[in-house]
Amino acid sequence: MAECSPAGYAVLGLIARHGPMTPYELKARIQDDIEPFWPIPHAQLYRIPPGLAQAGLLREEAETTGRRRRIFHLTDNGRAALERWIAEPDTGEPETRDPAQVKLFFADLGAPADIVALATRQAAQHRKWLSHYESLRAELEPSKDSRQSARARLLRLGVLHEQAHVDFWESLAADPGRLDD
Amino acid sequence: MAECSPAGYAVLGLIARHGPMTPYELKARIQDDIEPFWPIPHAQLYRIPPGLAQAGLLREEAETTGRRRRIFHLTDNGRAALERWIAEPDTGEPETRDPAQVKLFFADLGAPADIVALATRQAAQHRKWLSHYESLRAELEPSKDSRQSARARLLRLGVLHEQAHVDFWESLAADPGRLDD
DNA sequence: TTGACACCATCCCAATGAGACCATAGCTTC
DNA sequence: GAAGCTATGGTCTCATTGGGATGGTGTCAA
Repeated sequence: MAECSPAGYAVLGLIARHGPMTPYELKARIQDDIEPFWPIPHAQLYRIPPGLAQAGLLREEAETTGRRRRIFHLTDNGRAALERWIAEPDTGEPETRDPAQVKLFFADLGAPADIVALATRQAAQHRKWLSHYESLRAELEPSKDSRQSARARLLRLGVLHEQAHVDFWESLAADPGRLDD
Repeated sequence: MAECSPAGYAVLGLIARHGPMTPYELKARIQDDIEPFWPIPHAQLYRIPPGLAQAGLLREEAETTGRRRRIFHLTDNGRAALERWIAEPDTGEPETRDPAQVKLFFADLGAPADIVALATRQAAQHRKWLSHYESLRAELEPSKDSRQSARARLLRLGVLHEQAHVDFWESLAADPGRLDD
């Protein structure tokens, strides 16, 4: 039933949206758009598309001359699989890996001042991401273009997410003893 | 400089806090406490402690009789490494993998109704986590115990995080066209 | 023409994820 | 007290992954 991983569908989706692409182009697009909620190491982008081609969801067209890039096209099967996946509201559980939270969890085993230092650093870090998302959002033209609206929605979530973290770490830095709301 | 991964420090930290442990006990503790911000598959807990023992941060004491469990103790080196790590405010970047966000990003390639279905499902899911964290938090005795306060802080962040997601997905379910705040 | 650099792709190997599998202990039931 | 069940505890395997190292190709400027 699960025809491929979210990473696979991300590849299908990018090609569906922007047309045939090489792994290298995929890399650039993913870094911009998808990284924040589904990181994909670059080497995977030379493994996933051939796999999807095997499965008949993409078609590979290799240049024979010069640089011999491998360009991947969406097939009808690929588009169908992508649409089936989008229509399925059940998804896997989200996963988070945040070294700062691990550290905070064990902070009582260290010096009390360590918490303030950690929280200050984290607050700054998340504020940076927050303003990054906000400026990306500001750049977005307020068109009714449905492609733009996908990005806009995710940016809104990114802002909410970073805002929550900024609030948390800032309040922790300001008053490390406090535990209530 | 980086003596081991956050997973390694989580193992050191749990043993520092609760005393010598077998991999099996580690598994139980991690599922309860650490899973939400740093998942560790169970097989890793039979690989990481021996590795730390190699590095001199743990000491292994194998039962010779019956069940022959492997009990790992913290060494002085281990405690020192743990404290150094806690005192270091720089951490790696957090990573998120959320299939629902990938799906939402490509939702414009499917039917408009798919968004509502996805958002409704996600809102319910995150509301579940939210109330889970809130009830765990309610159970916590309001002691000044520093061990409890570590848990309390992380639960507060969990609540904020889930709240942000609930807000996002609920507003999306209610009005999929809206893009502003 | 010769660097220098950005572009593009592949390789490799250790680490990982996930699940199947195995073994022991203690409890129940007869 | 034997047989069987279930919870406990641990190990193995194998495909997949992460991510750094490497090695080509086109292009532009000096």
